[in-house]
Amino acid sequence: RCTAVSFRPPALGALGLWGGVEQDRLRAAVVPEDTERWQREPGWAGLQRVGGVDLSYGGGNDGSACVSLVVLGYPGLQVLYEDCRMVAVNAPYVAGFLAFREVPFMVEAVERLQREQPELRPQVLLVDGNGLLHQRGFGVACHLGVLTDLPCVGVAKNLLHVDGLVKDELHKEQIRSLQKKGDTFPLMGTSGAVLGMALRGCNNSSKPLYVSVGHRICLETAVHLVKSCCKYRIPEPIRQVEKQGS
DNA sequence: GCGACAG
DNA sequence: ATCTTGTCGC
Repeated sequence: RCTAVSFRPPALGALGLWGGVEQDRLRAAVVPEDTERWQREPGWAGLQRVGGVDLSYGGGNDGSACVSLVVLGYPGLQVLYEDCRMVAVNAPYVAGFLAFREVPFMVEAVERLQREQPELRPQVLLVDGNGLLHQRGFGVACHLGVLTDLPCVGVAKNLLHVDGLVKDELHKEQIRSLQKKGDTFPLMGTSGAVLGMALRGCNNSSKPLYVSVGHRICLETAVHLVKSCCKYRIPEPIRQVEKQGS
């Protein structure tokens, strides 16, 4: 069995080696707690813009993809900004190293927005994928958060098997226990640490979201934020950005 | 030994 | 992620 530290992607020695080292190095910069003023204000009165970033792939064979960035007003969730452009992806997708494939382009998109329309800079970003819920505790949401210094939340649509977390019968039973929107259960690894939270984002779908801390936000705030962004199963910033990509 | 494991 | 039709239900 692979342990978190000794895990290496097969047939990708280079990425697994220096990629893992790079993640371990950057991980020290993650701030897994609330650091923003709005996070402390009642009703998040100071929160006005929530962003979403995503990459979508067309053909599937070539390395062409589309990076999309959207900014929604909060709490109205109306679209304030949307950007989408083609890029050439080079790194392959390997579970545990998604950031090396997608984050560079996300950073570009965020920097372009901050340069061209700084007044629309998102106060927090919802990212497809995980944050601390990761083989080395440094998923895409942490990676993007550290590189942009923006609060980030990881929102995965599927469970990443790590630290003993698996989609077994017990897990499915826990999912069945999520009866209504907002219901959650902690994702505790073998190590005893709570790596994230399974969240039922809406009443119509029983399939949960896997929320984890990316950067500059605590898990509880992250879960409440994601819940408040859900009109359907997929939180609006991510739903809009995926729509933008296709 | 094979397969599994975000997008 | 993406390939893909219809179908069941509110």
